[in-house]
Amino acid sequence: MSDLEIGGPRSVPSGESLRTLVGEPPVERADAARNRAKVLAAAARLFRERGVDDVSMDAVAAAAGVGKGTLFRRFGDKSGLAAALLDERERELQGAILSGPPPLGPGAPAGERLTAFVDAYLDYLFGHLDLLRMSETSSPGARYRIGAYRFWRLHVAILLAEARPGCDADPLAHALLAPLAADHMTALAAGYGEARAREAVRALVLGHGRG
Amino acid sequence: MSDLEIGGPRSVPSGESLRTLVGEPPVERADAARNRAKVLAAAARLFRERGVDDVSMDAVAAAAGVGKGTLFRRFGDKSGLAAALLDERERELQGAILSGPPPLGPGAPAGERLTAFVDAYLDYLFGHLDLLRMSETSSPGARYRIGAYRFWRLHVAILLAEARPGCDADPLAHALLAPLAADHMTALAAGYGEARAREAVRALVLGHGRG
DNA sequence: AGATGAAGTGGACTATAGTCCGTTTATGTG
DNA sequence: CACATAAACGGACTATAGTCCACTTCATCT
Repeated sequence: MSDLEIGGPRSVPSGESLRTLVGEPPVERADAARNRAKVLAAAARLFRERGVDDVSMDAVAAAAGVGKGTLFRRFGDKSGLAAALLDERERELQGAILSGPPPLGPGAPAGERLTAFVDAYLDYLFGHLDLLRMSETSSPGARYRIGAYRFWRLHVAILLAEARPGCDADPLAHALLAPLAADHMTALAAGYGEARAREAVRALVLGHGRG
Repeated sequence: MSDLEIGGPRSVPSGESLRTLVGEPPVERADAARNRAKVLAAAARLFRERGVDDVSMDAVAAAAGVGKGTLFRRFGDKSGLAAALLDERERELQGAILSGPPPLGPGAPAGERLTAFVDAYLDYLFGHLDLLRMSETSSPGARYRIGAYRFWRLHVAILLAEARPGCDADPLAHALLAPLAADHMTALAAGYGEARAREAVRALVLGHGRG
């Protein structure tokens, strides 16, 4: 995956590689990669030690030995940092959905896959509640802008279209995901305990898993 | 409703009136009432003129001719101020639910009342989207702490218990209200337009209005 | 009316998110 | 290797939410 030029001299400004011409994102510079790793490590440690809400961005920058500007340039804002930390676990779940065993993965009827997804998602959610809350609620609408959200929505929309032909699957998927918001599940679990909270959401979704 | 003492001398510290002994909240002092009115008027004007997000609390305090401390003492935070401004319209809807004509008010079957509620609530929501967003999203979990939210939840829970005997109505009501969050409806309407957004939420709730 | 203390007031102060921009550094070129 | 350029850096700076507390005002009691 090297950056070799092909053919003779080309009429491009010096410094522009084939990669940029082909539309690929530029490779991350070495110092940038190093700093990203330092920040993620420091953030993970601080969040674990002190709790997500009690760690300021200044503290993360200081602990990572990095300037504040760097921190924000790379992760956008606090919710972006949280989202970056969640990335790995997210990919795991996404992998299981795309190519794992049924009923979460392909092969089972849409209705069953839907409840399997909700169960798996709630496992993920309750395993990382603090980070998820941070990534979803730091700014209005943040939840819907995260890349992972699009994935969940698309998955649910596809299943809905299969389970209930003729329904308006895309916005319905959006609406079905609403109760899975970290903030909502936090309140629900605080009020009724995790078990009843899970069951309520399951019941809600179940109503739409069958015809 | 005066504050006359009954009977002879009583062994209470001076300054403690019958009202406080009876557990009623103390009456608001005249200057406090004056300032509350000034703040609400100034906030309503500024929010209307400049948009909710572009008005700082300092600006509200200055426009109201009131100190910052007063502003926060009275309304808690920005979301509290927004909630106070919504109060009147909320009461209207609450009144219609409690004693208005069916199907929103009492008299219709629970399922019909449920969809009537969703429709009416969405009217209210889209009529005050900015304020509602502010009151719900300024801090995590804010939505669930607002007094009005408890009302909506209780109403929905009662209807659910009637429409689907045996279901775990309280947490289910919570979950059914999740898609009605201002932040969620904003995203939904931005993506698909208000009409489809409304229809999707209606469809979701409808699935639980019948047995 | 005068005294009294609880309630209310206002603005200086703190904490923190996020921006800006002059400086530094990595990378590819000749 | 020396150079040019774009990317990355970092910390001073701004904006804003929310706290704190010394001082003032109101309502009530005598």
